[in-house]
Amino acid sequence: MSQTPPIDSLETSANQPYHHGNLRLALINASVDIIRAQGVAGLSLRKLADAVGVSRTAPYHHFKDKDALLAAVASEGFSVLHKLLDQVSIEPNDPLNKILERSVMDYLNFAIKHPTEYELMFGAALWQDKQQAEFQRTAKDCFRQYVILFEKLQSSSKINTQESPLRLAQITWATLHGLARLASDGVFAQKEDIHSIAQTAISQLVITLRV
Amino acid sequence: MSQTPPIDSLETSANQPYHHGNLRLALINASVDIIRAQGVAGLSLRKLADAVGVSRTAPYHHFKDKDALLAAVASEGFSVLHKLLDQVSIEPNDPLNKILERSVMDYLNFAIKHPTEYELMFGAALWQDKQQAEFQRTAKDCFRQYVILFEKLQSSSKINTQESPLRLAQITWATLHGLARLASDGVFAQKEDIHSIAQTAISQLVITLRV
DNA sequence: CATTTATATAGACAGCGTCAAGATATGGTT
DNA sequence: AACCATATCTTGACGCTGTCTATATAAATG
Repeated sequence: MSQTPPIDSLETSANQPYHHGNLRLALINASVDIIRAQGVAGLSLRKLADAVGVSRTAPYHHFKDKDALLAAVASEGFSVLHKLLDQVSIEPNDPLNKILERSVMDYLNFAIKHPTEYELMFGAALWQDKQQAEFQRTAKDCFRQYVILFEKLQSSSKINTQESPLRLAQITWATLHGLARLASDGVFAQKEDIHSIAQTAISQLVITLRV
Repeated sequence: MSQTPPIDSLETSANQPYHHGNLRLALINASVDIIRAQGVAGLSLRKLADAVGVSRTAPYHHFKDKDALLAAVASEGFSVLHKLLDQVSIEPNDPLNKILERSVMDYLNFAIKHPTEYELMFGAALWQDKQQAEFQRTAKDCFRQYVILFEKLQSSSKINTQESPLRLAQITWATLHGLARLASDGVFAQKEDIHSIAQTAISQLVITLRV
C-alpha cells in the first residue's frame, strides 16, 4: 500500500509521521473492526498492521504477542459490560420483574450484537493463560459489579436472603451465559425465540427470588 | 456418508503398509489425544499426521479440511453426551431431586473432564459454518434427547406442564452450559464450589418444576 | 547540547493449511 | 487372470502466519 519512506517526512496532517501517536489504541480499535467483520480467526497481526498503516512488527512494541492483543480487546469488552451493570438502577417502586428484565436484556443484547467479542471474552484461551492476569482481573471486576446488583436487591428487600449474593450471581450468570450462547447461532433454539425464552427464565427466577 | 471401516486388516503395529487401514478413525483418536493435551490451538494437521505416521496430506483424503476434522471430533463428543442422556432412567419411585442431580452431574463431569472438547463442541466456529451441517445435526439430535428427558418427566407427572418440554430444556441447558463454563477455569467461581453451586441451582429448579 | 529510551522499520525463519501432480494399492468387471 | 477405475497415500510447492534479530529514527531527559 502507501508506505511513505519516513526519511525527512513532511509534517502535514495528512501524512503519517514516523511515530503513530497512539498506536496501541488504534490497534485495538482496528482489531475490533476486523474481528466483528471476519471473526477472531480472521485476524492476523500482519493484516492488522496493514490496516493501521504500520509495519508488521510495530504492534510488538505495544503488545507482547497476539494473545496479549486479544486480551486487550476482550478487556475492552468487559469494560463495556461493566458500565452496563453500573447503570442498572434499583428504584424503590420498580417491580423486581422489570429490573431483571432490563438487566437480562441488556446483557443478552450485548452478546447478540457482538458475538465474536463475547466468545473471545469467555473463551478458555485467555482464562487459562497465566500471562493474561490483568485481563482476568478486569473480567472479575466486572463480575463483582454483577454480584453487587444482587447485594442491592437484597438490601432493598426486593429478593429474599436465603442464598448469598455471590451464589445467586453465579447461578443467574450461568443461565445468562447459556442464553447468550443460544442466541448466537441458533444453538438449540431459534433466534426469534430468545426473547420469549429469556422471559420464561426471568419468570421462573422471580419465583425463587421473591421474598 | 461417514465410515470406511472396510476390511479385517491384520496389519498390526509392526507392519506399515501403504494403506493405513482405518486412517479416518486413527486421525480422530489422535486428534482427541492432542487436543486434550495441548488444546485445540495446539493441533496442527502436520503434527497430527506425524503422530499417526502418515504424510502431511494423507488426512485430506478423509476430511475436506481442518474444520471438517474438528467437526468430526466434536461430533464424537456429542455422541458420548447423547449416550449419557440415553442412560438417564426415570424410575417411578425416584424423587425428582435425585434424577436431576444425576443428570446434571453427568453433564458437568463430562464438561469438566474434557474442557477443550466441550469448548470445541459449543464454539461458534463449527456452528456458523454451513459446511458442518452434519455436525450440527448430530448436536441437535443430542439436544433432542435432552428434550425427551423433560417429556418423560412430564408424562410421568414428576414435574408440572406449565411450560413446554422444549422451553424447559432450553432454559435448563443454558444454566447447565453456564455452570460448565464456571467449572472449567475458575471463571467467576472456585472450582471446588461447583458442586455446591450446582446443588443450589437444582434446588431452585425443583421449586419451579414441582407439580 | 548529548544521550538515553520509546517507537518504528526491514529481513529472516520455521511452522502452518492446502493445492497439484504423481505413485501405489484395492476391488470390481471382464 | 488381466485390466482398470478408484481410493488411498506420497512428495513438492506456495503463500500466509507469528515472531525473533538487528537497525533506524523520533522523543524525552538532563
